[in-house]
Amino acid sequence: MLDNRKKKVLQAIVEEYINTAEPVSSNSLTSNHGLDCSSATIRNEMADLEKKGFLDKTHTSSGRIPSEKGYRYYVDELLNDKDISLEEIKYISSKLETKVNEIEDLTKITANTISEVTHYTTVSIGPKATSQIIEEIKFVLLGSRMMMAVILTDTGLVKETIIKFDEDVTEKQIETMNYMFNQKLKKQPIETIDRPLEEYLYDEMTYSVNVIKPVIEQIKKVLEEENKIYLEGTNKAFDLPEFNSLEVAKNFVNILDTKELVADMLNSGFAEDIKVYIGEESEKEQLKDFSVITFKHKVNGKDLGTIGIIGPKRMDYSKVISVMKYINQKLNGKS
Amino acid sequence: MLDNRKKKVLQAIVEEYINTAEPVSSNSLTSNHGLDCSSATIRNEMADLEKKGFLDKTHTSSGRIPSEKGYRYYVDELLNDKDISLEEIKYISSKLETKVNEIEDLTKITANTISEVTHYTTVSIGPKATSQIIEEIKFVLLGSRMMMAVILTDTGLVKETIIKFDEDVTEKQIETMNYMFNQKLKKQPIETIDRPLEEYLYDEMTYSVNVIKPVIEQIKKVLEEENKIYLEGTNKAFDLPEFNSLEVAKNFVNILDTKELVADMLNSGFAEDIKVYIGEESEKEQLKDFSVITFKHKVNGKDLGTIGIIGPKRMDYSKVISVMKYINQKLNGKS
DNA sequence: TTTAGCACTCTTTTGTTTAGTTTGCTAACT
DNA sequence: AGTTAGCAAACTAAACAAAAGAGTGCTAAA
Repeated sequence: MLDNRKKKVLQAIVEEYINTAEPVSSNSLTSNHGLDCSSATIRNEMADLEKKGFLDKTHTSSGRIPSEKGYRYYVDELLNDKDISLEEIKYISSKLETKVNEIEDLTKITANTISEVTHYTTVSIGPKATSQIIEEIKFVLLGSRMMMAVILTDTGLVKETIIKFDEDVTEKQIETMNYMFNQKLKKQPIETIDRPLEEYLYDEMTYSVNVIKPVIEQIKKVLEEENKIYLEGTNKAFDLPEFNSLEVAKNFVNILDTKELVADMLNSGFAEDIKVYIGEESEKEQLKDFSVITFKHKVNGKDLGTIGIIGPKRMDYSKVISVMKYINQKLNGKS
Repeated sequence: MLDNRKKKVLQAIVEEYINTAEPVSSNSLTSNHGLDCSSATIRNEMADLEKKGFLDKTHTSSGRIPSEKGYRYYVDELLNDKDISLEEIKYISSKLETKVNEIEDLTKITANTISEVTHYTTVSIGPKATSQIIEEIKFVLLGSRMMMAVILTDTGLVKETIIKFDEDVTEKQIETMNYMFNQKLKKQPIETIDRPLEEYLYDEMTYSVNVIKPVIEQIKKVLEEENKIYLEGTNKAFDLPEFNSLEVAKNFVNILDTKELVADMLNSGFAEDIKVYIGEESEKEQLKDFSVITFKHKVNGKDLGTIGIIGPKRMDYSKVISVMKYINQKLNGKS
């Protein structure tokens, strides 16, 4: 579709623009970038690339900036893996070796690591419980009208929730419930808790619906509820030149504040481990001037959560993707 | 110290500036505010108030803005309780009636309510566990090398933490530990877990230090660790005119990103329920252009966490404090 | 003690000029 | 046919100037 030189020109423009945030002139491309021709030739090529939709102008006599189509082509066809410096490798390794007790913390740490290395803001969310299998449920009575339910899933995710009762509950009752719930739910996918099962539990444990009902409700609630979203490096974005525009800065803060927006993207079903959304590709009005790269965080095939990097469309795709790939390797022991 | 008219003038200027964010001119005060004199007289008063340090000028021929001393005098001496509208009362009531299972959620909801009603950003933090008494500890074995410890304090705060072991652990061992820990820690302030106690536990449970040690460590850690800080309404701040300055916006984002800064203020020991820090009063460089109002969130004398409102020095102190007082009343049933 | 009046200060807005880029096009060149 | 030098035209950005407007401080009179 594009001949070799056009590719080179496009690549040079994208990379130059990513570095400088300034429209790229035909002149600036002659000096380096291995384009062995004059600025006039490049101008011709640029005019062509613009006609084909890969480049935009900010005004009639400005340099060119990549269009979304341009970025997309760059990401799909022109991306080179970027080397990760020794320092960065050391930093990443030490961070990933942090001992954690909860899976969610691992995702958080990874998100923080990516943010530190790439200097972009990251958004992370733990694995959704509903895609998992219940390994074990334990009930713990706390005082006389409160209980904690602890649920362990097969991926090692632990969810706990406090349940309050309107009447006193005995240790004995808790034990019976514990036994029944485990009988029915152990090794079952979480979706199992459906209407018939509920009725079964009501029937079997005749002593009090007042006790069983809140338990079922609360367990379902905690397993279905959206995970918390964690932000890392919010302030890093403000060092970027695009954030000199108040408009942009405001939008950004708004995006991060309305977590549903981001959660939506992180949760959206897709096959790839790493997925790039450039500007309007996200199909979210608020994100039209930003790019998002999502990263499914897995160890040995097990979903551990999703991390999103959010930055300007002029994001250093190469760097971000290289770091993600490196972390992926690290986590999965193929070093 | 200030005669009656000076007080009136100062109050008018503070309130006008809070409303408009524009320097207040002598002329604008003649029309309303019940100052029954000419602009020239007001000019004289303003010059006097400036000499006394209550007012500032942005330049020689501009109107006046309150100095920090001016705000402080206003807050200490001139504050009137503001009426809370019926709508607001309804809103607050409905929010506060939300049923929650965990105390921390209550603080979060209250913080969110304050943010919604006042249109300022709030920062909240749950009660620190170390000021409390352990009511009960329960251990739950999860799998064979993982356990969850659930700690209930006398204020109803529940803390839970996952503990991993390097060797297999039996239900029997967990039970023994559970018994021992409760023997020694029940009804004790959390500070009790000290060196001698640790040694005692090691001695009594001879089977394996590998098991007991991580338990003690993790329990201490979770009880001592800083609570999570929750932000509400970050984006609200960006509607304020002072946030048209990029400098200010950046600082603000930085403040919210470095949570220690805010946590520090929320945790700082002070007697009052409501405390106002105006600009440099906070003694934090980064906060010198902002005001913070902290609110100790209590029900029946029990500490439930602290909420901080952060906004420009030109904050609507009257509104914020009125809302806090109203919520305090509501929560403590003196309606 | 208060106030009207006025000169003076300073900001804000608007317009103008100037200098500097960069493009697009034409015509020449390889 | 592809490439390039050269140049006019388009446009931005910065600097400067002028004008308008708002507010004060001071003086002198009420």
